Amino acid sequence: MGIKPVKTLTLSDIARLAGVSESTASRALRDNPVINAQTREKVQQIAAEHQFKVNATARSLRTQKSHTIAVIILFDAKTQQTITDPFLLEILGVIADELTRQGYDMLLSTSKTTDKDWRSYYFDSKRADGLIVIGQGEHDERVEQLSSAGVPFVVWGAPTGSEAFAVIGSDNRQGATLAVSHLLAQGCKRIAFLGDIRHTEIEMRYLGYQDALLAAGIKPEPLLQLNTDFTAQAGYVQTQQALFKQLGSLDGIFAASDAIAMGAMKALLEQGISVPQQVALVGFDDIAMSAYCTPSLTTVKQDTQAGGKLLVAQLLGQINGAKAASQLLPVKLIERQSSLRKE
Amino acid sequence: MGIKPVKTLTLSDIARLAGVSESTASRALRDNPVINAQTREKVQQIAAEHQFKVNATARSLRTQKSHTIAVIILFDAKTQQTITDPFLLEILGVIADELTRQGYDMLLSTSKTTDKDWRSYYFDSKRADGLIVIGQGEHDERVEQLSSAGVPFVVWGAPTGSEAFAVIGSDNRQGATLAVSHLLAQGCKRIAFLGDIRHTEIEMRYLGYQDALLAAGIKPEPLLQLNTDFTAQAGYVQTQQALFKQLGSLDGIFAASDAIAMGAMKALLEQGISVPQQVALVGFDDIAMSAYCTPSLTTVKQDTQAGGKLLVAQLLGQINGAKAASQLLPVKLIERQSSLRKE
DNA sequence: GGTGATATTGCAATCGATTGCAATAGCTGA
DNA sequence: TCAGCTATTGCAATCGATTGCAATATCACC
Repeated sequence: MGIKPVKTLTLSDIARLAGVSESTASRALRDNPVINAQTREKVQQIAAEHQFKVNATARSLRTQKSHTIAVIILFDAKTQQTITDPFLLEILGVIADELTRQGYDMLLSTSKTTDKDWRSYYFDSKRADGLIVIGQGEHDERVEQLSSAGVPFVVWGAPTGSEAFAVIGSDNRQGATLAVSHLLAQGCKRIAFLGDIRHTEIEMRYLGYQDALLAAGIKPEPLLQLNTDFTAQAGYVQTQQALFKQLGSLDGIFAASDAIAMGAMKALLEQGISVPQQVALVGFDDIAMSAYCTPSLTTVKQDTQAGGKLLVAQLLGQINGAKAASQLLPVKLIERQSSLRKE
Repeated sequence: MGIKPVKTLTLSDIARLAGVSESTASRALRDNPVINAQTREKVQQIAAEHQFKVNATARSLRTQKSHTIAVIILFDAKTQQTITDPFLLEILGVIADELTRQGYDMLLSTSKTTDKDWRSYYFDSKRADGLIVIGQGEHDERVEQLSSAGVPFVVWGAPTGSEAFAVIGSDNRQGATLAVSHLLAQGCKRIAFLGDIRHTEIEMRYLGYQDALLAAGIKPEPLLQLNTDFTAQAGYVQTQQALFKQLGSLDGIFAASDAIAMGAMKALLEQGISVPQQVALVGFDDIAMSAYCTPSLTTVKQDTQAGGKLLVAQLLGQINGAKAASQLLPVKLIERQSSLRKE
């Protein structure tokens, strides 16, 4: 409906209107101190009057900086659906805010897009100055590839201390230990673990689960570890099956995410099993909904604010020449009704 | 850690390696039929060998197309937090997938960023070829501004049929009518409405709520409409207050979103009020978690798949010269436990 | 053999902003 | 009055790819 196609003004138009050269106009607009104060103000005023905006493309081409960060959300190969995990979305939001606060644009893409080669697509093509990779399982060959290509990038995942690139993530092992110790303290004897240990982060949570059991003198039973996708549905289905097989013997569940935990809770309640009395339940993430299910969900809170900011800070650091450094974030157990057995 | 800073190759490098001019190389890579087949293949092979990627910035500058769409997520002015509403995130995911499927990049930004002027920032600066605006309340002056500036853009909201730009959205009024009629059919007499009617979409839902009541010969009571933000917390707090004031008289709640509904459910159960027996509850959106709370939530399902795809299709259409056209999407009532009173 | 048509390829301008270096003007001090 | 400085400003190249138009080569047909 554009009856007013308003040909966008260019720097050269502004320069002409102000009666100066393009170079002077450019410097004036960028507050280059070498320019006379009066000239600068005149140029800036004229630019403002005409709503002049620097052409970001031309600037990028000349300066060789896009001032854009690509954020890539990884998926499970099989769960080919769109972003669903509330936790990932939460951290995505924090990153978005932080990037804009730092004056960067954010290019978002789902893993499907760029199946082939992120470096080519985002970096070589100069679409982005750096990459943030979010998602389960950084055992991705594409990440390794980035690493060896000298591209600035950061991964949200499980820092091991030995990786060649920067990984920011929660102390999953410690978090799991907190959760499981808490369940044990509530009197649980047989605790199931719902989560897919092929993802490094979940593997760490499983290790923490084992740590806690061993510390209590309990030998972990491999059969109690059930691979479960990051959805309420998967949690629901797995719990139903687990109940079918081991009804009566389970008295605790540690779910690798809150979504999984909510699915599990549904399955339990549906079978008339009381939570937390018969089976106590703990999740992981502390998504917004966790406080509002019934019973409310005990969970391990990940600090998304700190995480998102750190990812951005670390990446921008690299872009400015700092070297990659991983970091582990502390977590906190949030005790709610799903695990607290009143005495 | 980049020990291998691999200076990226340019088109001119490829041309030299292939022994042709830059123009020929460019045309060969773009499969321009005017180029001899052998030449084309040779150039393409050399480009592939060297992992050459066209510099997107240079191409954009020359072609005057960014092949990028900016997606702007609006916030409530007061709720200055990051994206939280699960529904918005879901539709965002669909848009992301669809854009990449169409070969477009997606620039994501939260409203805070660009508080000033979207047209300037995204369009005049040539960062994006078009805009998608998502969020409650398109009564935003910035939207009006876009409209009069001839920028290709689409809004997710409440199509009224009279707006000057393209709005894609669900049939909120019809959805609400379905929901409330259902509550009435379940025997509810006094139904509260939780939602902020200052948002156009919610206003439509409120109108639908009134429609259903009037159709049943019930006069809507203004006191039963409670402005509520899009969060579980707000739903919880408002419901607590409502209960405090009108305990015993309410027998139904229609919440303007599932998150609100879940908060409301929590408040009800906490007070020992049974759902759906004493108070029946219906939400809106059908987010993933709705099926997994207890009791599971009856809700009005919005077709996010269709919505996202339509937004993209409509926008790309505009970019290619088609004219803006709004569209209303049908919704569906999903009956679950929170409202079904068994006889 | 000559002429016009057709198939390929290359030259050079262009997109819009940035910046190294040169140029000019104005001023100071001897 | 003039060399020497400083403060400003402008010229022109550059970033990398695309494309209108011209140039050349090739071929067919009379």
